[in-house]
Amino acid sequence: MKQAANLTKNQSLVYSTLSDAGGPLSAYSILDVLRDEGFRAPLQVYRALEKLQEQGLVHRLESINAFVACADPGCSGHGTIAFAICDTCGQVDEISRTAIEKPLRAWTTSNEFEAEKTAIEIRGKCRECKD
Amino acid sequence: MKQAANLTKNQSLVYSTLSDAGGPLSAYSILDVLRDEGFRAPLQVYRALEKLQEQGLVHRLESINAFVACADPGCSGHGTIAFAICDTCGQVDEISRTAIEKPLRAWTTSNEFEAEKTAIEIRGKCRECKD
DNA sequence: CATGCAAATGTAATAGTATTACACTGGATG
DNA sequence: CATCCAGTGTAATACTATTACATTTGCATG
Ligand SMILES: [Zn+2]
Ligand SMILES: [Zn+2]
Ligand SMILES: [Zn+2]
Ligand SMILES: [Zn+2]
Repeated sequence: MKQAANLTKNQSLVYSTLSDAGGPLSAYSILDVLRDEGFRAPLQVYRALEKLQEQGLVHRLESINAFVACADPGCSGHGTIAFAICDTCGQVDEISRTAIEKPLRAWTTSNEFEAEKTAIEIRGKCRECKD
Repeated sequence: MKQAANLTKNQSLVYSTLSDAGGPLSAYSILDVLRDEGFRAPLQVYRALEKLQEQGLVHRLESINAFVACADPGCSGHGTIAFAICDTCGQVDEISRTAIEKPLRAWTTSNEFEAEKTAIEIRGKCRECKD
């Protein structure tokens, strides 16, 4: 669990929930977990998630509408991140390789595209779940 | 517009709508366009989209919950596809480069991950819209 | 032609995800 | 104190997708 300093109460609660889960959760799943702590509305979760994403503590998995705590202590350092998502057990691996970013940047550069956010998500079955 | 043979009535209507749009549309936008043609329920759109995706005529853009007609006549040939999506004007470019797929396959191979579907989506501003 | 099956369709209801709008709090700053 | 600003609480609404069930269509087969 990365440095969770400078987080507000709600942000801490959401981040802890995601860290403890050890895998991706939907915003509404987080809400359900935090009802005991006084959460009542989805917006409380979405607002916290937004800040956590800005700080690189949490990533959004676009293809499954879920959020996951960053697994990499130095994540804010690396640029483009890829995720391997197991559709069977839900486990997520964070892949950080320069080799992935390079060909994409080659394209954006030569096409003068100003990239702001890149999502790379591999869906399938992990080693445990295939067979 | 690729060979649209073997398509049922609804599939043809959805595919034509996407092709004519020249850019991504949400399922409900497609539904609105096709109400005149007799469409009444979202499921009619989703069912057609599913078949069109299977045939490689249409791609789903995960990060914006939208669908786009394939721009590449030989798309079924290429494997992993990347998309550059302009958040300002909505234009989508389909990027097909072996160099992108290679490092990802290197990871999946060495981690024994059985990839089924990969989404690569670059969000930002296109040449026209930046500045 | 008649029968039977599989794919496609029509429709309603529901589930799941995300945002807008407005009111309020508390602390920092001058 | 007056002001500002980030964060919060709450309700209502909008947007996206699926489940369930009834019906129709196209086509292969006897
Ligand atoms: Zn990370
Ligand atoms: Zn698994
Ligand atoms: Zn394509
Ligand atoms: Zn643009």
